[in-house]
Amino acid sequence: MTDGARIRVALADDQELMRQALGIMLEDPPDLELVAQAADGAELLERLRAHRADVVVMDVRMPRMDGIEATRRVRAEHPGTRVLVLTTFDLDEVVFAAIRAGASGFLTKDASAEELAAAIRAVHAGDATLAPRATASLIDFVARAPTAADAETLLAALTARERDVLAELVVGASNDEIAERLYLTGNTVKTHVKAILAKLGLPDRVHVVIWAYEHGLVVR
Amino acid sequence: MTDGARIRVALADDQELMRQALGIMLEDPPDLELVAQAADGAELLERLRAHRADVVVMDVRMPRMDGIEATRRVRAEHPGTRVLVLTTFDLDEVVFAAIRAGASGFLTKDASAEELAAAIRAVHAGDATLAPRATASLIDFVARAPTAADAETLLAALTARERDVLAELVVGASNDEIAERLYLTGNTVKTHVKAILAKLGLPDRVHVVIWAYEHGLVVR
DNA sequence: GCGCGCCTCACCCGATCGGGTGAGATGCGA
DNA sequence: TCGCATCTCACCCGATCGGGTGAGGCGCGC
Repeated sequence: MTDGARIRVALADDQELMRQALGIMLEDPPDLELVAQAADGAELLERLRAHRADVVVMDVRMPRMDGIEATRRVRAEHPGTRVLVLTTFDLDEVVFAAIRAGASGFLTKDASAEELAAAIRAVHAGDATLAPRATASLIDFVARAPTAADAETLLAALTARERDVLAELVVGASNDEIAERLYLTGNTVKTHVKAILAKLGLPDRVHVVIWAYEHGLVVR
Repeated sequence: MTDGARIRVALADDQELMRQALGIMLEDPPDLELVAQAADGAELLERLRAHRADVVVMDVRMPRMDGIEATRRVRAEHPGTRVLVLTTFDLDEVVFAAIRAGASGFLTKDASAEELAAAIRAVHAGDATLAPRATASLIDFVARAPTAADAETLLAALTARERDVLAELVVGASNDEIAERLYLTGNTVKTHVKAILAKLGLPDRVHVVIWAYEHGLVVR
């Protein structure tokens, strides 16, 4: 479906039984191929050096090196290898930590063979799969993130030049720096800054920065 | 599984054929009950007043009132009703817009009856389901968001009192305001501020605010 | 007991900032 | 053509800020 070749899968789980169960799950699908197994993160990294994998199915809780750290290392050493994290419970902290470490997917261990295979294929295709509860957390996170749209009404009150100055203010430029960058005199900059503060109803440039971040004007 | 009673589902899609197809998909599962149908957002809102629904399965593209706006209204008028958004393509903008409007889930129209039912159950249970591509977008978004952990090394260099002052700086407090809130003299505050600037290697309080936001110290 | 880090406060100084006021040039639309 | 908004710049003033230096009190560990 993706590129003709079989998807090379590596397993990392400290429980022998779980590895066996996962291995069996991966036997049927003809497009999947189990190329490596490991009982912890350190072992996994070692195995991956000999057997490149497209997707690593990784348990979070493992001795020596846990799944989060292992995910980070895998992503650093093998940028092309995607990581699908497996856990017993889909706790928020673990999900976020795994995502930040570079995981592409997240599945609970009660997933069926079909779900696992589908998740591996999705992750390999550059998509992603998350356990329902984890998905809910992410959605909540995204929904909370503000949009630039919220500030647009106030922003519309500013003139073009004032918006230029605002952009400089937001990155922490002093009046002199703004003057230099926009080819203006310090006096002119001050005029614009004063206008901005008045129009936005803010007391000083510090609050302009806060306002900008709070309203999502800054992307980070 | 959730509360014994059947999950009341409402459908909103302008394509008659699609509504029929979805309706048929919902016939089999014994825990789902189709209580209302609508061809656009406005009609949906009207129907929901008579027939409360637990989950609304909503198309994005509809005449009169699109799915995004309809989602917003539904969430405003019926906070207990969850929205599962359906589209033909899982475009990023639509996903984010829908999430911001309050949608709990996101599915492409090529989903199977089982996937649809599972998604409805997940959404009703307070969880969520996303199309794989959409999930990937969200994960990317979350992964990009910085963590407080990034700043912890620098933050560790600050003394307890300096962290108190830092917290005030970040919300835009002037030295006098900080002094008042922390029961200090202006001179003491200045001492702390100077120490903070020196330790963080920043030129002024404006950059402290920027630094805090960039490192995710502020939650928003 | 002595040193060391922390918290507290003080004074001085120069730089920067924000507020107030005014004004010339330009361009756009009524 | 006559406003009107915008952009530009100027000067003044008081407030605030950041840097430098010093110092007393307190608690903790060596």
